[in-house]
Amino acid sequence: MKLPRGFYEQSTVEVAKQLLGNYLVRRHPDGDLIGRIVETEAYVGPHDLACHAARGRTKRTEVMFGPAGHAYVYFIYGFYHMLNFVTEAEDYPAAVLIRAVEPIDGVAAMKKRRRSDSLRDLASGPGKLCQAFAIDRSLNGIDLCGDTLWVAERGEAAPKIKSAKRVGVDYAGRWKDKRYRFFVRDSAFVSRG
DNA sequence: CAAGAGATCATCT
DNA sequence: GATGATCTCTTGA
Repeated sequence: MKLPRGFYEQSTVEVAKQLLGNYLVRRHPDGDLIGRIVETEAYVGPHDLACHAARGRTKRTEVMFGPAGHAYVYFIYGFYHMLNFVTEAEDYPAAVLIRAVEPIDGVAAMKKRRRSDSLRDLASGPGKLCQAFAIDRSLNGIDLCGDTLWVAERGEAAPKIKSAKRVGVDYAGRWKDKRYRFFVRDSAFVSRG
């Protein structure tokens, strides 16, 4: 049911693709929140100029250098949090950004946090998703094999997926055009096309 | 609809 | 002191 650590130890691109269609589960005092993962991006290691770890091991990127299967949560633009899953071997800094989910359970609480009634607007973007799921830096470094935040394995077959360039990484030189963004082909809940 | 600006702060130079 | 793995609102057609 719960994806094991071994899942996250695979190559980052594999993890990013295979996460699609699985269920993000957040245990929260006000009720469990569940969403079907429909969009991800891979940040593949120290050479990837779009990856924060390309600038070395710092306080912020420390978690990415740790073992796979932990959450990397950071704060950006003064407003938003981003949720990532650490992948691959220890000391190899890579992660998958969770960009969008389809709300499945705990929808009322998500609407309240997002101050929106539109189902499609609750978690169709990395910042929105963190707001809807009450994810902030207090979850940075948390073990995805624990009982606060984890991914439940889908029961059905893998969805059809498409790839595209990553968003918001124009500064990343030749890495900016890599097709490291993956999303469920027919989902209405992705952040863009 | 598309494009642009503004919001606001942790992190690194 | 600059900037960013974003979102929302406003503007102008």
